[in-house]
Amino acid sequence: MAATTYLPASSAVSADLDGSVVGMNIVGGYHASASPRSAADANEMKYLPQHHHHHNHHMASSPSPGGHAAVSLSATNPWVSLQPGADPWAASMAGMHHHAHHHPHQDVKPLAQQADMMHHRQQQQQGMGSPHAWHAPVSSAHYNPGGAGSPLQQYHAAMNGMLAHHQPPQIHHPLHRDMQSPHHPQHADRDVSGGEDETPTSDDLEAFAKQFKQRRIKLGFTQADVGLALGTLYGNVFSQTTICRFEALQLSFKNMCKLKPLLQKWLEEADSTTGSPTSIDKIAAQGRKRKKRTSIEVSVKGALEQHFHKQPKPSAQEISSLADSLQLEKEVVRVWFCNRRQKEKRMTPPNTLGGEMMEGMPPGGHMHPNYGHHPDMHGSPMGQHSHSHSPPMLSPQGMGHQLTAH
DNA sequence: ATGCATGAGAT
DNA sequence: TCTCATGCATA
Repeated sequence: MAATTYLPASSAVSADLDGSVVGMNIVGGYHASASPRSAADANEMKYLPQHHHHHNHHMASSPSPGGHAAVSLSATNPWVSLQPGADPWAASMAGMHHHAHHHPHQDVKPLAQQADMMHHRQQQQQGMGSPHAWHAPVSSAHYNPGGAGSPLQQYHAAMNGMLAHHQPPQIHHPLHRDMQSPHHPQHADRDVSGGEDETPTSDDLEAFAKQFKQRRIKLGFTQADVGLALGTLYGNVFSQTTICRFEALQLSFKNMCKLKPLLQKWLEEADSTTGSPTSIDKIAAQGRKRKKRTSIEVSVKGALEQHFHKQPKPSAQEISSLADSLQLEKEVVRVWFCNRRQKEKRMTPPNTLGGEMMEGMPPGGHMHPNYGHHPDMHGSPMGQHSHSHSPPMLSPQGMGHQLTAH
């Protein structure tokens, strides 16, 4: 069985706010009963075709100013262990040359509330000018004196039925620059007076990501919290995954640029006004049934990798054959290759493995992350525009890395 | 933190 | 059909 079962969208979202398995998230004194947003309501409607319902719009839940409770969840995060000082990039970039390419086009598809009235129409290309229906900033600063507890927890508490509201101002996207250009700098002026609205460099992004993570943790927010908060603040909801990838710099340059202002603003809010209404909105899978993650056996993976090295982009028929050989669905195989290619692009290239491809490899020796640079070399994730040299931002991940026997 | 999956958009 | 962005589910 290739495990093609379909999940009912999982009904029980455990209170896994933290999500990190890297360690135990249990506080000594009081048990971390941080089961904030129980996305119960959303989960109920598993897979209903186009069942667009009311997208709840609640605004409330003020983060605890004093940073009192809340901390129960992330305060114990092992992340705090990984502190600045180890710059993975620097090391990686040291021996690598960047390959500036033009990435064709990417897009940003925020998980905005594609309400019944609008069908999200994302504009790709850099010529973006049409605003999605961004939500109005629900900035109603009510200060929360008592310090209810965790930053976001009872978001359900104050959900109003204000469904039909307008969306007035369109937030400007600070990034419509031609970052597609293979070369030539585009930011002749970096006005450091107040805030960098210009396109940041990978260096900036790296620094920001690092700081962001640190502050986030100090404030007692989890990655998931931030993602939800962003949704409330800008109308763009992001998942823990995305926030995680942002912090890890595993997104494309363009994407990083898009998220940065949002995260930056959130940080300001969370840090300054300890009473910003960080509410949440979650509009997750409401009408799509998601296939369960197919667990591909290690042996099969090995085979796939071998093929990948021979042909990163197998034809439909190749895929079919492969799928047949491995006894996997064609789709699974196809997706695997797609994901593999993506990984090659942003993540530090997976060690060339597969079986017998490299026989000259010493037992204890390993190659550098970006060891394998194939001729194909599509556009690098971040189209580095450079004025001096732009280091491709590849996943640092030089952190502790969980040792959960992966 | 990451593997597999979905989807819009470009080709 | 691939790419790219993003996320659910999971290790």
